[in-house]
Amino acid sequence: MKLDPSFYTRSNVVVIARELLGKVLSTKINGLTTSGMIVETEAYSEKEKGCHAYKGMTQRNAVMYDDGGVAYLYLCYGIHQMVNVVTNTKGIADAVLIRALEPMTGMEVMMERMNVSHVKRITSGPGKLTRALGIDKSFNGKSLAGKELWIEDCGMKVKPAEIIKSPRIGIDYAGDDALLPWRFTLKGNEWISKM
DNA sequence: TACGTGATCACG
DNA sequence: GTGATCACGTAA
Repeated sequence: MKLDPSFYTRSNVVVIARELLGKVLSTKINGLTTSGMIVETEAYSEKEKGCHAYKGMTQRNAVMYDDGGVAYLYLCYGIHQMVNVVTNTKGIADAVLIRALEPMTGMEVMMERMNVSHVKRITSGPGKLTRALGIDKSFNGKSLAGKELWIEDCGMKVKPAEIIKSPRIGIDYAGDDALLPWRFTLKGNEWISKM
């Protein structure tokens, strides 16, 4: 079942980042369906220095100010597409970065997109999972309850004891805010990034 | 540990 | 216009 818009428009982005663990991100592109369970997320709030919207709206981050429930795409290092889940209500720029998936559907399609002949670690990082699922900047601002891109609850129950929180990756420039424990991973999962 | 890669942003 | 920077991935 696709997540209801009310899941995304809540005000606490950290709670939403935690609750996205165990949910399933899917795409259907040219008739090809690929999906994976979310096993790693990071929360970003406009009030802290790690966030792209910390200094206000720009052309790039404008969709972060939309109502929760749309995708925010961002190209990093000229190569890697990153996908974020926009949260909170219109005018407030909070988002959750999806950092890793455990593959579920469309293994062959994902392997071909990654140009590998094995399933191992094809979605274990924010840049890799977008490539495996075929997500690029054309999805910027698109609904997460759409026909080409969506997140659903497949009934996977995640217990609090299975969730690890840690500082976010790669945001040293954020100073003290880099220490916030806003990264969430599933304990013991083989698909989280940087293993 | 090093560096490719190109959009983006904050300057003028 | 221009230069520094960057929510990574891979090779070594």
